[in-house]
Amino acid sequence: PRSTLFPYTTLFRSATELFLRQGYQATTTEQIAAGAAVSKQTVYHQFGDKEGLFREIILGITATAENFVAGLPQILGEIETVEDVQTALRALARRYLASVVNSRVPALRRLVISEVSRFPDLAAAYYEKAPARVLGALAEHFSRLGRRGLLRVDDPTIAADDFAALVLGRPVERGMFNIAPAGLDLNQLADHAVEVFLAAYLPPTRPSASRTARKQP
Amino acid sequence: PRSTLFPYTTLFRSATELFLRQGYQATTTEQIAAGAAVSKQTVYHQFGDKEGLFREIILGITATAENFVAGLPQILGEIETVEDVQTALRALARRYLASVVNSRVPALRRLVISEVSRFPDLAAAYYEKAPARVLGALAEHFSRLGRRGLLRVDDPTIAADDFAALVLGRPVERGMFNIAPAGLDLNQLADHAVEVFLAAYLPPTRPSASRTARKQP
DNA sequence: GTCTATAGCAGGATAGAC
DNA sequence: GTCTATCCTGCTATAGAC
Repeated sequence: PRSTLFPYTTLFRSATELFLRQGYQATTTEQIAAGAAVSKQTVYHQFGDKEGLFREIILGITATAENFVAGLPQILGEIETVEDVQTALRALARRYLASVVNSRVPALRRLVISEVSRFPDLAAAYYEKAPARVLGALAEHFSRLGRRGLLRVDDPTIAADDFAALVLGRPVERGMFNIAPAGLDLNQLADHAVEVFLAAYLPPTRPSASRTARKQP
Repeated sequence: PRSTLFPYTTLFRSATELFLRQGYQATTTEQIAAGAAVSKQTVYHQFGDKEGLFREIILGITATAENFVAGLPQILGEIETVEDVQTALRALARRYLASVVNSRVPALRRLVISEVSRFPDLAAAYYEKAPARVLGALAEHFSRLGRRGLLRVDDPTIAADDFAALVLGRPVERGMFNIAPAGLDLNQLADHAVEVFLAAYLPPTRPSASRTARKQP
């Protein structure tokens, strides 16, 4: 019925907010109920118990990863020449970095990581559904670019790992400890990551790639 | 006096073990006391309260970072030619990766990250004392290599970030979610990271080192 | 300065009315 | 199927003897 759907989504939102901000243990069912303006009993009716609610939330929030993967073909589909590769990868890196940093992803990562010992299966499921999903999609596209001779790719999985590490590395690391972002702006970081990546993965046959290996402040 | 020192270190060990395995909240003062074979009251006598004990532990465990930094001069001090750079960086990367993965560092990182919202200052202090300390030391050495013409380094801080991201990226990411390590062995990963790093950071004047897809500015 | 015992309370989960 | 009221466990921290 319709009336039962409303407290469900309201509670879902309330719990998500609180879990992300305070963590699993520090969030009480009473806080969750209050945030949804219902009673505790309703929480237990809708989700069984606190753990069930938590599991539904963690596995339900993968929109960021899905959106990113869905947008990949549009960004990487129009590459025709080696020159396009740099342009496309910059757009990709900028989008990748922005989607991971400017979202609830850092808090979500902290939340999942902090409950690894209590819910190891959840952590694994989340990893497969979000970070690994993106890495797999990246590898697939890199592999395609490699077959077309636009990128020098031996192992597309490793190439995707390198790309992700270079693009996300520093900001995500600092985000995990909640350190204020450094001076460099995100787009500069993304462009630099692409530069380093292409130094290793651009095919050597076409030395026409014009730009220098460094960027200016 | 001597007799007061003993329960202190025993408790410290017990608490460290439990915090790393279970997290802050899930670890009770009673477990800590039991692990040290003393009573709860002794815990409070020695450390004031649970939070004080936790803080002492987090700020006290930086041995891994200190050891690594202390070992840097020995690894990077004997570079004389560009050819040596690859050898030295491989040794460095292998050591770096091994020290971070084969230790309590992953659990410690999870522990600190999971308490970011409760103890934001502690997270910042840990970050400065361990990961940032290592990055700073790396940057310093890279800068020196750059001045000697052995590495093409504009911004040593960025170079250190790239190096760390390439070397640690995938294993640390997976370690955070407690995912079983992939097939590749750690030394292979480290060597590959050095390869990618050098493709971007090796000076172009001596094209003798394998392949370089970059040109000089 | 370490023990036993306990205060005090918070929080997950349930009972039963409506 | 949502509410109010309550149970009960388990935890931090303290009291007081020795």
